[in-house]
Amino acid sequence: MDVPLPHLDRPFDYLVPEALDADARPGVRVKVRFAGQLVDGWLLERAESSEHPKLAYLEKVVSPVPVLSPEVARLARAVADRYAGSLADVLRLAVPPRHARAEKAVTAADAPTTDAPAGVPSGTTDADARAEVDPRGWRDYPAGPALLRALTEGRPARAVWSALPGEDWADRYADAVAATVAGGRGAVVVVADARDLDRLDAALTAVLGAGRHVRLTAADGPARRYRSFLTALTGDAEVVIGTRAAMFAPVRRLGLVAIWDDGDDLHAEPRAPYPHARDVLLTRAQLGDTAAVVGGYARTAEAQLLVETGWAREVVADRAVVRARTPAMAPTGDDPQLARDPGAASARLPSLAWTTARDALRADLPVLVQVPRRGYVPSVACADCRAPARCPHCAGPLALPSAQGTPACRWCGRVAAAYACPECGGRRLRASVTGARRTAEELGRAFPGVPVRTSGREEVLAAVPGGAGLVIATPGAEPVADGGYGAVLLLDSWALLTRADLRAGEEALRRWTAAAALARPGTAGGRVVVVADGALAPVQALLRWDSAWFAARELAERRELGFPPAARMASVTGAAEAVADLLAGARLPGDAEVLGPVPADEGRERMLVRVPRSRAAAMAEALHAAAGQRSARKAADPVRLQVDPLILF
DNA sequence: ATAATAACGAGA
DNA sequence: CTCGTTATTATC
Repeated sequence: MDVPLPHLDRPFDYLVPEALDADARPGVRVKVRFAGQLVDGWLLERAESSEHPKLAYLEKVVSPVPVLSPEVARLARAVADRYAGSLADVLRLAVPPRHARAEKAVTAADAPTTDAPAGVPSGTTDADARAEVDPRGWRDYPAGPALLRALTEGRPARAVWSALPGEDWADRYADAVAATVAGGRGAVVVVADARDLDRLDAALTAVLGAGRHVRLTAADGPARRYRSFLTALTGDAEVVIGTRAAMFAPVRRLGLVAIWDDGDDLHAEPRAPYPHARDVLLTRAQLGDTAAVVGGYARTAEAQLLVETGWAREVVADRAVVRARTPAMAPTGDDPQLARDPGAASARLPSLAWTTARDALRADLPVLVQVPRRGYVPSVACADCRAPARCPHCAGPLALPSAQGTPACRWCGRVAAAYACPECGGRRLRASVTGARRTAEELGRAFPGVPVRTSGREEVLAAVPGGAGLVIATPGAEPVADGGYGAVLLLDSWALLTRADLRAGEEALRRWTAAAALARPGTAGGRVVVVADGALAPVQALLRWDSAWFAARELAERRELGFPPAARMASVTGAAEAVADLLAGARLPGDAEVLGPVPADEGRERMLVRVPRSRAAAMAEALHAAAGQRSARKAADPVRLQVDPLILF
């Protein structure tokens, strides 16, 4: 039933009239009479009999194309359960809206070939015919060639891949996909944005040729998107690549799911039930005996958990190879006086950054300057050591309600009157400043006569030429430079690190490694300067190019504090009474912790529920059921349920 | 939204 | 105890 109401989140039985018998196959869209009105629905399965005494007839089969494959149906149910959501909500994400004209075009063109053994490229089903794929760059990683072999042989290998600096990740993913296809199976690869997608598309076309893969992204219009979807569904394309819209793509004989840069927040779906592409793909791998690759220059705590639980193997290069590929990196002091006043800071660069840039430009090499986007959430940090201030009770972030007020926790609401910094014992707190973007003109003035390009929100450059030039980019918009950058400057790190965000350190490292990966190796003159205290863990991890070490540390810390992914959390947001009402009706597991309430935006409030990972399913079930009770009695105020929300405050 | 059903209270 | 009215709940 295509209604999002949680209390109707279950199958209903209908009789199939004779006339619809042929078309009424599992996976088709249908219309049924429900509570007096016509509603859309999905035909999940056909059965001989029903427990239900009096059944109504199916009203209509919207289209005979079974757009919901059994594999995706099972996946969608699992995702709904994990995220305390309704199947209908997940199906809305999984199956794009029907476009009649696109459907006609694809099914007409497809009709002569559908009866052939579906989706199996001729000549690749024979085990003997499986051509071994050249591991190419995967040879740089001791476990790489074995991973490709496993993919070709159809074994469900699971890998957490830490890409080397300078690595052409798109080529490596193309190799992994080629290995999977060589074994007669399909693949789904999800990337964060259009630029990464273009890059992967080009790499795949080079390896597989055109026509074997299809792009699936919400940025395409409805017609194009539905057409791509059907191309995958019919098996005409064995591989689907795309942004998170592709995570549910109906690929036949799915052999590999892969995600690049799983720490990018674009992988989190903003529509209910807010699933994360990494989790959806991993669930898919788990359900389908499918291989999985989670890759990035940096490693997330979630990926680290996969390694530590033994679910995945890490694919990393030897230290000697890492050292040989890494640019020369150096931290440089961040004058606190500058940091306090972004306006003053923008007037000059720390001297090491300036000389490094100058040297690269003199050597006729491009220089990348990474500056944070403006508008970070103001948070509170220790005035002495700048460690983010956390609630002594629940470890949530502290905030200052007013300039003079006492700090209070944004999660549990407790007032932290006698706060003492656990790092240095300091008792003074200060509000951190929002990141200020240094303009290209200011930097241009520092290096007269050098061409300056910017890449950011308005215009994102994919690539820049190799000669001397300044490139100012915000994180995620760094262009690739021909031959690699001679220097990469990472500025305003302080704004990144003191953000009131659980993932501030991880996110800073992710952004830095993404930029640093574009520099030439140290042996070829590549240098990276990070304007940050070299003693800080994320800075250390960058300098050593060891995000596995940082992720392990991060995960250990989250275990201690009881944060995801070590624990599972759900946020319940809405009008105060509604939130209280829902939680009162929820039969939560005994060891569930309820934190809050704290004010959320628009006069609503937020409560957090926390359980150990072993109770995650029970918590989701309890919250979904409680939401069902509310919707059944037509409670007016909506409540938003979010499991493991990316932003916890 | 609407019909079935349970709950309730007044009058016999 | 029964009927008629009203809240509740399920909706094939």
